[in-house]
Amino acid sequence: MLSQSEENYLKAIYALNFESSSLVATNDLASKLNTKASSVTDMLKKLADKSYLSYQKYQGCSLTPLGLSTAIAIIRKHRLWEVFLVEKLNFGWEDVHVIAEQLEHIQSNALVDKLADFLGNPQYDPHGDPIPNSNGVFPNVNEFVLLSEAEVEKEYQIMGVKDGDPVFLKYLSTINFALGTTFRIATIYEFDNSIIVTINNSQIQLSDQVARRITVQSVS
Amino acid sequence: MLSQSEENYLKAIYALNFESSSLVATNDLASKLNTKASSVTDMLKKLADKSYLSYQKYQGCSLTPLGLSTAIAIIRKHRLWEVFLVEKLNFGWEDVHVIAEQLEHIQSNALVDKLADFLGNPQYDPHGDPIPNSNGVFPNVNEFVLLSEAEVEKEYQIMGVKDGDPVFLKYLSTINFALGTTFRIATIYEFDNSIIVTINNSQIQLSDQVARRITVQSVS
DNA sequence: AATTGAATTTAGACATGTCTAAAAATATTT
DNA sequence: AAATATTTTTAGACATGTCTAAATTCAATT
Repeated sequence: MLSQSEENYLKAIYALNFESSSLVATNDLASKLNTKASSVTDMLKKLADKSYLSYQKYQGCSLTPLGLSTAIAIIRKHRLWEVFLVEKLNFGWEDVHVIAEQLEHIQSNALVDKLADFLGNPQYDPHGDPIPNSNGVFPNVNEFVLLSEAEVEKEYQIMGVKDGDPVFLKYLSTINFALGTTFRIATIYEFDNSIIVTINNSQIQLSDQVARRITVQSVS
Repeated sequence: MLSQSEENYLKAIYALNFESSSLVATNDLASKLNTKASSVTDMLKKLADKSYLSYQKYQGCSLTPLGLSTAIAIIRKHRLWEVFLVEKLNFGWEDVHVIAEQLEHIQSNALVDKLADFLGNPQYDPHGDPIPNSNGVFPNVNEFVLLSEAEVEKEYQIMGVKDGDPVFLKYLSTINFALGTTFRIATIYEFDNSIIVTINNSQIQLSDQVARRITVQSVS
């Protein structure tokens, strides 16, 4: 079982890795945790010994699968308690973080699961952050939307198609529509919902029937 | 602010004092807390320094008013969380103690008060133990009852009289009826509700008019 | 009242998690 | 590429809360 301090390190490493998605630096951890670099070094050694993270001297650290799932479990607890505090106890959303920082260290799997059920298994906390399920899977935060629902003058990226009809896929490739392609919606014709998109300065017209079969994601 | 360990000591001292209502012995604390007597001595010194208890070497300890109110606040939290776990999360009452032992150390006055409101300010926890209010006052568990309502063959203790008429009080003292006196109800005559009580092997007969003016408490 | 026995305290040690100050490794600049 | 600056680690210290073993005090018994 991990101490509160160890759990806080895992959480901080997760958060920093989420931001930069590279190895987490000792100094960054120290400032995040309001502690000193030497303390961080000590703890990294210990957590590496316990297989929660991989750590190379002077190079930084990253979570192992064990460390990752542990960190996610803590985040799940934190966010569920925040929902409880706001929705059931009528706390203001700005007051709950400090209390949830304590509650997230309570050890009981049964408690977390029953709390989630009691709250109706919410997918987001009061700050809008996603709540992973008991298997550590986050809800899909990607705002995938049908191209037919997209808004004019915004940029989108192609994320998928609704079916695998070869004729349809062939058509898409002839107009240079591939997974990951980004484009801009230039015009939407109200009368038949056909749209004109701009890809690399060339314009392509798409019928509503085509647009309904393509999922895209807003690129901000 | 107290550590979890310090809080556990205060709670244990409160519980042991509740049982024996004399000074709490070092060894008793050690076995209650599953620790060693020497550890207890160290902690008692520290808590005495912080004014949570009075402690005389070799004599044992007792809570100061500060220590008492702190202990009661912890008990309040523990019992409120037990209510929450059983009534809201559907835990079995036998599973909640271990979890409540952790939750009782969460620091936030607002949390306790809002939790109590959310639960409808319950007066008893799932084990039937009384829950003190936010001022540390326990609900009245004393089952005070009029002597005229008492049951035959049970033991009672005298807790008060309903009025202060000197003639009546004089009468009570002549029959050795004083505050705190314990006795047994030997007989109840149905026809006029007069009763016969046994005090130290002597029998006394009391009219219903007398019995209606005396409050007693069942002694188990 | 002296001796035995139990309870309690002291002394010294250890693990955890932190710190400061100095040393070592890595990055950056010229 | 050498010098400087930054980051990171090591070494040694400290506070907390615990322990064992020895010493002390209190209680009980003869």
